[in-house]
Amino acid sequence: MDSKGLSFPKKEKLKSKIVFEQLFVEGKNINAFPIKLIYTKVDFEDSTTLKVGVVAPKRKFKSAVKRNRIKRLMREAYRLNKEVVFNKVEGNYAFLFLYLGNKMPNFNEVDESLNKLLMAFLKKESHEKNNSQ
RNA sequence: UUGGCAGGUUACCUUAUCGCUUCAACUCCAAAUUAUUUGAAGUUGAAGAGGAAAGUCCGGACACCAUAGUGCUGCGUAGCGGAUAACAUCCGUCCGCCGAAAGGUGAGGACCAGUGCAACAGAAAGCAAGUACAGUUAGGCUGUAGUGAAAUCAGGUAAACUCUAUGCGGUGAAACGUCAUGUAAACCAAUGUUUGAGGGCUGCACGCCCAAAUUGGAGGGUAGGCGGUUGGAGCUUUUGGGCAACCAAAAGCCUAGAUAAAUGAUAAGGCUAGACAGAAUCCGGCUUAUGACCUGCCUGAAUU
Repeated sequence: MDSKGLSFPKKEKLKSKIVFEQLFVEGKNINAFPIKLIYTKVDFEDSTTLKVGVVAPKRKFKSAVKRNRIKRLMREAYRLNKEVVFNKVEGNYAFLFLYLGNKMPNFNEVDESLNKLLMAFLKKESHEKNNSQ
């Protein structure tokens, strides 16, 4: 299992309904407006280390085209930034990116915000590991 | 030319880099088996949203619920003829209405079956009243006048009940089938019986089915995999039939198949500066949203 390139195959997508519910119940949050990251530690049946889901709420964006666009931007931004976290964390995680803004974003905004989130995630996790030791 | 009417076409493009989904070929690994299958990974190639994919408003296909059945009720449709798998759609045509015209538009069957309703005027538009004058002995009847579209005589009205003709069973891909996991008193098959209580099938009636127990089988919920699922009332061209909708024949073509849900991101350039908007079982329509372009027709008015 390598992280070579900037790929984002099907395996790394979050699909299970159970994991989604688990995320909303016991997930930890990090905010970097307009995106919010919810994550939790999970053991996957296959050997994937990270699985990622993406959400654009229907309440704020009525048009399916706009929701699609936001989700695509977030997926693309994750694909380009995944090196930040890949192979640098221990254990398996499920990520969920929630778009909280009210306006249509452009790619740079999403990219910047998502990068911040991943950095913050790394910091928090390593900090907690040190504390527990 | 402005304006009006009808119809059609199209849905930013090009290059580079990095990605996503499906399919095909090949390479390699694992398992079963003995030359094939299944699964994982990789490489190469091909394909990858719409005219409305939308609203879910009609009509079907398909699936299950008795084999989908009978009567009542209920709901839909409504000139006439045709097209179609079917329709509330489409085509032709008659009539009414709108328009100067091109053209548009119509809930256009029946008030000689019954019931109901009716502004103003009028005594009165029914279940109660009856003005004035004339004729007649009187009661009563008849005629005229007056109001009104219409006066014990009918007429108007069926986007009033109703009648006539005709059509309609219900649910809806989260249907349904199947696989693995596997703990019920729940399920299926066979045998089989009393009350017919109760339940199901449509609101009601009929009718039908289930329902004790025994034996055997293996299931249900929840989450998941596969099928259903994309080759079809399919598309293009030609010929023939028809005023047309459309039909027939021949030749060629394969054209999305996701499932927390694929078709994207960045950079550069171009122009007219890119509207409305994202497939979710599949078709035929209707309605609504919307950028650009093209063709034909109409002259009432204004200008030249």
